[in-house]
Amino acid sequence: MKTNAPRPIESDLTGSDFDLSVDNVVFGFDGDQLQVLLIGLTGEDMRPEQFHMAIPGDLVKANEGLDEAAHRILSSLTSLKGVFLKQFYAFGAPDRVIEEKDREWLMRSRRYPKRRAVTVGYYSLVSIADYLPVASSFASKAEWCPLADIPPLTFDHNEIVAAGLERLRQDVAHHNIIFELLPEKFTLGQLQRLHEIILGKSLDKRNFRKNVKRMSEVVPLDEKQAGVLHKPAQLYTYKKSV
Amino acid sequence: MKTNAPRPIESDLTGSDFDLSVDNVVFGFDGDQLQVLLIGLTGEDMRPEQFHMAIPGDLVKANEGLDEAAHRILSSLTSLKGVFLKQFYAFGAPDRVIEEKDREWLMRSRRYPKRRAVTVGYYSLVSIADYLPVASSFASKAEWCPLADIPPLTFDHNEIVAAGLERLRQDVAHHNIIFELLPEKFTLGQLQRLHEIILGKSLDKRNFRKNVKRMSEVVPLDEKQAGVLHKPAQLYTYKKSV
DNA sequence: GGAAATTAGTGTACTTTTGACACCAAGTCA
DNA sequence: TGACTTGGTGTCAAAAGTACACTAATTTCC
Repeated sequence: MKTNAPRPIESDLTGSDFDLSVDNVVFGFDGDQLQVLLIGLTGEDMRPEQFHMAIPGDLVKANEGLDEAAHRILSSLTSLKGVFLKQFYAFGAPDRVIEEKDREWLMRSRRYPKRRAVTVGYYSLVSIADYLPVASSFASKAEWCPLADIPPLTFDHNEIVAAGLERLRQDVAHHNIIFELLPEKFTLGQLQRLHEIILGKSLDKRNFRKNVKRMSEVVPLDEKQAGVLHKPAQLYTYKKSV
Repeated sequence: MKTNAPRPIESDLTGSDFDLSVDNVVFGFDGDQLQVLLIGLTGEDMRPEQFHMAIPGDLVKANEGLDEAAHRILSSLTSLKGVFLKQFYAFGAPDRVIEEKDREWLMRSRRYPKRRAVTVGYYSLVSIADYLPVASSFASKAEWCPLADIPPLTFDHNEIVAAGLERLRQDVAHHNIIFELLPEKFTLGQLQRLHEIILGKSLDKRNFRKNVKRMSEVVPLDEKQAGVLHKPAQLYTYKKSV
């Protein structure tokens, strides 16, 4: 129905109140496996077994942008600053925060605990050696957890992690980002293991190195690995081209 | 600072009230160029020259999911039903709805016109021949507009369209979706033109056809084009593989 | 000091994919 | 019947991908 005439105000009927949050899926690589940064949400009268684990996220403030909020929240809960963060999906199922187990924490920490919450997911990639998580604000702990050992998390955080991982894989397969996840100096073996871990399949060493040698951004250093119990590897670094 | 002890409720200080909306960037292909579906937002006392054009979007209801909202809103404003819609990005800059020119419409149509609005962008792909937009609800018109001729739109809708186009290009380059945008029966020439238009570069005809012939989903029909002023082309259709 | 263990590092042959390139065919219109 | 327009086809060379096996450098243990 087309109507050019004045009409009743429609949106009044459709709008609603929402909480808006940001949740960060932070992947870390320790040279061996992928980990995810989790925080503990402790309640006043909770015993340690009742810790709820979650990914670091919180409500967005009135006057900050989403990216800005993601950085602030990650930093305030885990002290990780200056990391690469990329928005990957908005999660807005109407029932995403209504599970019984999560209610106590919501009651304590939200002004409107029953309000529907929509969250925007960000993912990140860091080298574990470069960042030491330190819990603060409402996080009672902040620690790395191997991807395979992730416990049930609050809300739909398990789904968010899964979606973040899928997006990470896509981005890596299309030759993006991966260098965010390595220490400044790395060996080709580490780079290959990282690809294998993220992509979930093994790669041929010679072919892999052939490809890397075509990337002008990966440059060898005048330095070798030390303190390892085998032949030391050449170290490389990543120079972003302008 | 780590604190296991009871602590003040932090989120009370950070939360805020948001409007949550969905905006749809609907691309249509007419065999010749890409168009975008726009609606007109008319005010009671606006003259036609003062129409504000926008992409079809509105507030999400309290009890519906985001995908669901995107379909409802698109259908209620333009009558397009059953189209493919894909979420691509959340836009949440704090100042995205504060421009002077947009205020009148907000005052009239929102319960809290000054409230910050976060929107989730969806894009879609349809064949123009298959869908006739019909304006309803608060849309005073609903019509296709060639990509190159898009006027200044309300809010940050021009940015949203640009971001949607970029994402469309990525998805097409990775061999997704394109068949959503063609009529049921199409010629290889149309398919190639569509790729060229979306990707913004020209492709070699023989190489293109070589590639298409490798896709088992594209099957020739027992039918040829008719009514064209040149050699009629073989018609093909797309069969989704199970 | 030598042996064992461990990871680093290297090249070649085959297959597949991509990219460049030019002409005839079938229909409409004047 | 000739001019115009789009449809339709094959080959060759270059680049990228894939499969595959041995020697080299270091540590630790005996």
